[in-house]
Amino acid sequence: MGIQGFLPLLKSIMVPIHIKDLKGCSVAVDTYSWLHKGALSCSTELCKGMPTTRHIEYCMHRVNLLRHFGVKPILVFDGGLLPMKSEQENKRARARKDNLARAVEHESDGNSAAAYECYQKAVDISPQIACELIQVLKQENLQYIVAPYEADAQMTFLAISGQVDAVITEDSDLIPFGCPRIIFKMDKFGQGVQFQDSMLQKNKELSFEGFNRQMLLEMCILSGCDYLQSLSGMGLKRAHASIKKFRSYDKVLKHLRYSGVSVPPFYEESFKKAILTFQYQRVYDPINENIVHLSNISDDIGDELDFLGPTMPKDIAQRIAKGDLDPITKMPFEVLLLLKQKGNSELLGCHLLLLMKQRTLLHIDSENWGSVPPPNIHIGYSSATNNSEFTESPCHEKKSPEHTVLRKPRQPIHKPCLGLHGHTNVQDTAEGKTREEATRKVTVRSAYFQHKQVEKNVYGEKQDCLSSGIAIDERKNALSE
DNA sequence: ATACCTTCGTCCC
DNA sequence: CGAAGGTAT
Repeated sequence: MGIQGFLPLLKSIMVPIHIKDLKGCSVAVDTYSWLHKGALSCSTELCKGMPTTRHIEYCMHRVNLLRHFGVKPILVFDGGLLPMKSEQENKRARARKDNLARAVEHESDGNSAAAYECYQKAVDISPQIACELIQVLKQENLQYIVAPYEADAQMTFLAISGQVDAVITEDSDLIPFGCPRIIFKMDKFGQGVQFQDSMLQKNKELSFEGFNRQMLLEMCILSGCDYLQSLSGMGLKRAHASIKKFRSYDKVLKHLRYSGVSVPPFYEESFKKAILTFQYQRVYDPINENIVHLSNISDDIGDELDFLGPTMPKDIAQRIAKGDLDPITKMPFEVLLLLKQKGNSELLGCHLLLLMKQRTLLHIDSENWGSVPPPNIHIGYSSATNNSEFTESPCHEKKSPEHTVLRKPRQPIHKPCLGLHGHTNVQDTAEGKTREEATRKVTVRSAYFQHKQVEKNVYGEKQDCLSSGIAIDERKNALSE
């Protein structure tokens, strides 16, 4: 839910800014919001698993806008599900499902306008969609990171650790996370408004005089956030007034109870967890190539942190960050694509065997890793790939062989890989799985904007199945051993 | 005055 | 998701 109505109350310290003012800077980009906006124009196609690249083009347009003005973007993607948000996620998934059902119904009634509207509300920015964009980013030598959990925490980490100068997002949650410099509402011309931490003292609508970071955070949680519903009647204004008066949440809760407000016992417990989730969420540090906490964790907090989600082996974290593994299922995207394309259980059985085999080879089971909801099948093939995508500066054109391979689909093995399927599993979504969008093609092409005119050719040449083509090759070899 | 609920636009042509 | 407007307290 973000922080309800926070941004309007910070108007006095929000300053207009244009991307060109950030020339020479690097910025972290909340890719979700761009993908989501871009997906609106082609939501019907996306929901049905039909081929489209409009959402990718939308993102690349903005990425190129940044590059045009000399700003170096690092695209950040959402990763795994945070236990604290699971009920919200379920709610949203259900809403999407309902809208999809409604859209299908409207469509069969011939009401295409209503259907379109529902499709827009049914689009899900799945890891597979992110993966499609990542294929393009790889080709363009653009930096990106898939967060182990939330992109918000990941972007804040990059900002605080000085790896980026600012963050571009639409989500006010970055403020309680403690992100020092945020650009909201960036439009297609590069115009937006800037929030700076250091300006808070000068805010007019709400006075933050005497507030420290902790108080700001507690105020935000008190008013209701993704991790904890607010007490009824508690919004931003009351939360602000309460924290201003009592300076800490426990005193506020004590006062509320004293005044006869019933504060459920779990509320206080959840509040602590919410604070810790904002402060110590797991993020990926591209410099050390490993999972760390958003801020350094002191030993006296060290007790149960399971609500931050399971930790993971270093190599898994690296593969997730690179976009090789689905951050939720921990399955390689290539394998997922293949399974969806073939959609036949005999192959699936073979691959599960393969997965198990590789899994044991990598000794990555056991430990904290065994208790996650989805079956934790994580494999790694071609173990030592280059992890350098995001730690290095621009010049590594020559050293990514797989990228060049991607452009040459030597194997015309499976042309029936786009179109034609996907319609069958519209009802499949009842299972609430990560289903049909995997059947969509992954369009990979280089020089995204300079060569826009060759778009039709690209489509015609069926370059769409290349990455899965590679996957199939590798599978074949591995299986025939 | 405040909080909460609903609706609408986001995209593109 | 945020913005905006209506409404209940």
